[in-house]
Amino acid sequence: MDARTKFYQFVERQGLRHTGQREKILTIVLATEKHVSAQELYDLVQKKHKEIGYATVSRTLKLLADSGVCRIVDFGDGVHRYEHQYGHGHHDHLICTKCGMVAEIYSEELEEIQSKLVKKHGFVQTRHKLDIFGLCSKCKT
Amino acid sequence: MDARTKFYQFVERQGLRHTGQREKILTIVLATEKHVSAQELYDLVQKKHKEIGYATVSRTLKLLADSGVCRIVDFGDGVHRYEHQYGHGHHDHLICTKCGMVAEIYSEELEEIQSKLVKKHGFVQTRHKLDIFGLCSKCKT
DNA sequence: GTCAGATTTGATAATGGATATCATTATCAA
DNA sequence: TTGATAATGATATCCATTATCAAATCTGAC
Repeated sequence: MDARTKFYQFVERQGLRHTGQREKILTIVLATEKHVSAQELYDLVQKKHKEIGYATVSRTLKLLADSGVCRIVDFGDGVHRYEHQYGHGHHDHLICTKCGMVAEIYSEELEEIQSKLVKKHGFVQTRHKLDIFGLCSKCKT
Repeated sequence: MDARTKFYQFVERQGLRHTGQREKILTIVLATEKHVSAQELYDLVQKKHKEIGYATVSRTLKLLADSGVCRIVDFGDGVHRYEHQYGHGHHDHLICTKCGMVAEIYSEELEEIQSKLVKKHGFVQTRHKLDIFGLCSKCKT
């Protein structure tokens, strides 16, 4: 299912409404191939749609996360970042603590081991988040 | 090396000072076998030492994290939690999103795969953080 | 032990991101 | 078209963390 469909199905199921702002924000989110904070997204939105306020951007991001179109990325610096899940599936992050570069990583093996661990503890997994911090190849010397 | 030694070696190396407040806070942190926020720790400290202020607790936690005695646990709810690393080594977290229960998990296999992934990307790893969210055995029904 | 200089402390203010408020506007089923 | 209700945008509020600064404390030198 494509992102737009998924979002509006969610919106409808919740008894919410289809609005111009949500449409415009969703379009920009889907066109952005990196994680953005509410402030960063607001700046992007402002370039095209001066009339859309910060609160709406922030609320829409939350809605996108709730609908599963975006997921929240949190590197522990007090800022929530969001990234959409289309064109690239689940992945974890490798973050350079010097230059801030972020690489996406994925390993089937890793996912499997995690699943096993979770089952062993009697949990039902809904989501997980692995962030590895270090120095990238450029910064490590 | 024990936690106290590690902390004071760090403090000394940084040209900082050994103070009564740091000593008292460190003692309480080491006696607490779970992760605490600055506020929670402040409450604990207040029970024994009414004269120690919030700012000092907060600053000392940061120092403990910098020294490697504690590590920061951040579940993305905007609160920094800290846990000391003594008596139990590195571990990840399994968090129940319903009741808030937190289980510590560890897998050698998982750690190894992570190391391999990091190397493949040319990174040098300093730390990592894996949080798995889901429902615990009591809440999943 | 005392002193000088530097750090730490504690109370509180400032900061900053997220969320709440509320009057106005927009949506949508009937 | 309309009435009920959700959404918006500007701004206020919240809350954890961090900064500020005068007073207290620590530490090495004498």
